[in-house]
Amino acid sequence: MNYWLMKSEPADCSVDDALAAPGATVAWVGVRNYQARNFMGNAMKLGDGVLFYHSSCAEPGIVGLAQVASGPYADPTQFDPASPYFDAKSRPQAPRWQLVNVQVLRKTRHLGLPALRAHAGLQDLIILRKGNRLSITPVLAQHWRILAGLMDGAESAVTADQGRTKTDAPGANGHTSAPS
DNA sequence: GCCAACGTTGGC
DNA sequence: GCCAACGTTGGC
Repeated sequence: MNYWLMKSEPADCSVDDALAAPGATVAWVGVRNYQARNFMGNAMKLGDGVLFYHSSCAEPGIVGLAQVASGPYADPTQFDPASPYFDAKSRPQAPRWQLVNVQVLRKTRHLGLPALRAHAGLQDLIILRKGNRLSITPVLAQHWRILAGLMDGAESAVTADQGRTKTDAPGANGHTSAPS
């Protein structure tokens, strides 16, 4: 069993959006980086642990606990000319981009970058490295253990309450939570 | 909006 | 296969 951190822009797909999806499961569309693709296509296994991370927003950080919920398959958006992720050079016979489904298990206490940096045991977390841009990164078991402990901090109840007031209508789709 | 860091492209 | 130019990411 391996562990991963997966970035999503909340304006695009927030953890609440994912929770509102059927089975709390979303296809991780739009990855157009070969290293990240290879993680999904080769390394991920069903049931692997995933940290759901909000990026490019006011408060970047880990916001949820998730898991890999499918094997790899072709990202359908690469063949859709209307999609921002369309790739004209990809052929259906030889898809260039693969993805997996990700199922959110629960929201967690928000773990922002300052909180993560403050923990000595997390110094080598890839996401904390300067200039890191990779949207999917492996997480060491030792880091996962620390993070799991932090997630269950005293503020988790507060986070859960916020989630409840905010997301009440399942299937309510177009609610874009204030983009940055 | 700035800027550092990194990936990709394309000329040679 | 090198490398400069360019584009993108993403925190601040």
